[in-house]
Amino acid sequence: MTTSRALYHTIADDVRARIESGQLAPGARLPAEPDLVSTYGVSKNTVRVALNLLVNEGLVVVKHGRGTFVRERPTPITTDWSTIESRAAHAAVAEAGVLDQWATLVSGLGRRPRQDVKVSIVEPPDGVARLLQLDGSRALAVLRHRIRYIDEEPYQQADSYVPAAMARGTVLEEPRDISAPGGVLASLGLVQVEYRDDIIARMPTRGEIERLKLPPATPVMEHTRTGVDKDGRALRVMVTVLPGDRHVAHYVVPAD
Amino acid sequence: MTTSRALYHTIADDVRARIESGQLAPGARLPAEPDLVSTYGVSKNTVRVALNLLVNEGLVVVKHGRGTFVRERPTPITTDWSTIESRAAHAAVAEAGVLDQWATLVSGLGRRPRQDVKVSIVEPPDGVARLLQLDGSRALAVLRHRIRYIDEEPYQQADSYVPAAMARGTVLEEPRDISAPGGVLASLGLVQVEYRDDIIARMPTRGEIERLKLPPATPVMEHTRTGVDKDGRALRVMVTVLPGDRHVAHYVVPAD
DNA sequence: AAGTGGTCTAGACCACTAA
DNA sequence: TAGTGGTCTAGACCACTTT
Repeated sequence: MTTSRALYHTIADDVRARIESGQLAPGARLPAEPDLVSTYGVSKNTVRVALNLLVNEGLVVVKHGRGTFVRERPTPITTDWSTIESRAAHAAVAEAGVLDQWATLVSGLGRRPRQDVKVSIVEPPDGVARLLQLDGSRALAVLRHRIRYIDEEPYQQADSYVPAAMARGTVLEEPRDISAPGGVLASLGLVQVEYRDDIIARMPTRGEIERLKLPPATPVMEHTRTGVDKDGRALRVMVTVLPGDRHVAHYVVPAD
Repeated sequence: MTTSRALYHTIADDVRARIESGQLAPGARLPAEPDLVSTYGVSKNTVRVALNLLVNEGLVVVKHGRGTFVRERPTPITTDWSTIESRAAHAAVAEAGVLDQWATLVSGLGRRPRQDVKVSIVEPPDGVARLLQLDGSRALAVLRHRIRYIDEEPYQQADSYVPAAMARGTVLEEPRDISAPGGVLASLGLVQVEYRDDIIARMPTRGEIERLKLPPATPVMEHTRTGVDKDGRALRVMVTVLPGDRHVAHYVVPAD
């Protein structure tokens, strides 16, 4: 049917068209609510419902007391997951005598890295326990929870889990920046020969929205990397939560 | 501060807690709007604002005339992108004399695959043109646009682009199900030796919401695979849009 | 102080679904 | 028909930002 749609749909369509055509460029301020009220001859609530639609499509952001703006897209950063934790990369980092592969990478780009690290012993969530092949429902893991910042802007959250039995008495239990756990594990004779990565897209939890300062309608990529040894035993699981508007996950795959 | 938050936040928090605790299980119906109005002693609008929050967090879905329900999560399907288009897989498909790798895979799971294919000659979008190294702003590509269904439910959208010059006069220009373009290209002496994959998470466009029948607050993974030959020349780009609630992208990566 | 968005009400009327 | 959600109004008052 071409019966006229709801008023707020009409308004939203109208504004959306102006955004997509570029007439309202990223960063531009939309007409104020009272303006929209008078241009469309509707009540304030109706205008707000329309704007709410656009907010939840990720097209605009509202700033209390300042106005409603066309959302700006940050330049995303690409991570090559097929080489980022290669032995070559580990070796290079070790040789440079630095502490963390990620921090080194970011510094190299002329940006300022920082990470908050919290270490705890936990019962891992179901999915992680399954990947670590921890059967006992009470089997424990060392969780290294990190929030990473670039130029003081929250950038990603990375949680690495290592079975408690493996980590006992190592630097993995210390709450400070360390080289990738893979390197530490290797020094214990636990060598990862393969990574198994799972990637999903989902809406963030409320905690993630807060910790990563996510704008509304920003989905996240959840990247789960399981490192296994030559016998297929899982040594470690790393769950990285990447804000969708700032990240590209890259893989190079041989075609045969 | 513990200053009391907005009423609708209180209501949303309350209902959210009941969902996360499992007291309201997936599929369960929430109290009707008039019920919430009386339990919380607020106006209908306020209740609706609260529910709207939960809808946009992806926690509940509203069905007009029927009620508001805790959202159910479909069992996701895992795709191993590090082997799905291997030469071995291509060979197996060719030997079986079937038409499409994806359809074969799905049939093997006892599900019913279907795909709508539309072929056209287009100026590829900027990102794709860049990946295909098509400098001329008017360089054309053959676009094979497919919507794939499993058991008649929309499942993913896959757009493959091949430079028009390469596809001229081949089955790639025909609007029907064919073996993966890689196989066809190979028969022309264009051999992909490497895939370069980029993955992002984003909110769907309105077209995608419609074509893939996406529930509100469902993000998508956009998976872009570029196939290159031994000289690093891009032969083909495939952009797959995967609803976030139904897909897991999987990669196996050697650790050295 | 002026301008912007945020919260809330009370009520009217419409549209869809199920019994 | 009864019950559910959907759209819309007119107006009050609050909170944040800028000048």
